[in-house]
Amino acid sequence: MNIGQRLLKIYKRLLDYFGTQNWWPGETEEEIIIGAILTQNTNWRNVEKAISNLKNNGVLSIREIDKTDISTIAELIKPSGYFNQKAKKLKKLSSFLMEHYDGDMDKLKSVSTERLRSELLSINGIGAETADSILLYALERPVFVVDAYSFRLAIRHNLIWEDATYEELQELFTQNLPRDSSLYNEYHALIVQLGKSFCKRKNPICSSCPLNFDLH
DNA sequence: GACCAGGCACATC
DNA sequence: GATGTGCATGGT
Repeated sequence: MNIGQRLLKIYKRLLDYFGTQNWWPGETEEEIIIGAILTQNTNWRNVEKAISNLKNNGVLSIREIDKTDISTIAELIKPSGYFNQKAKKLKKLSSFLMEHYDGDMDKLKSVSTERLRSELLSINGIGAETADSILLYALERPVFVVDAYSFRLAIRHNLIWEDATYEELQELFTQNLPRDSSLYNEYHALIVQLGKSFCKRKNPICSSCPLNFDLH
């Protein structure tokens, strides 16, 4: 089996086991973008509380965040942790999008993936995973999102070397799978679900893992 | 009480 | 360049 076949085999096994994940769990592009910041190193359940607070106060949009005082944002997103840092990140991102795209998601959509990615990465507080999450889940670009779980999966299945970089692992997926945003969407979501369910740091190899047949 | 969660920037060596 | 640290709430 080549790498692409192995990746598809893993994908199908995860899909059979967990079913479709229907990511991203957000209703609008702006909610997805905001959620991508809030979920940094944070359990999604805590993020939901923060998003709910923003929504109930009418601040769940780029334009409103740009207008709202940073201390108010920080207070509303408190449940998601790192609230001072994330409030600053949300303000930076929002002011960038207002200044360059008038906060208009349709204008964002007309820009090339490469240019958008480098623009997002230039914003303080947005790293590779957050930028790629926005590109894939808010803008449906065929960009594979790598995260801590992807590393665990790839290393434990000997798909990549231990000290691989983000971009190297990303290339492993994108160069061996069809260029398909729907596939990348579902695959990343399934990897996260696998990680949450089985692939904890403390149990590197879990006997009940759905991939633990001939893939470990 | 320890450990973890859908990261990132920055300091220091 | 690689290694370490602060950020912070809430669930298990």
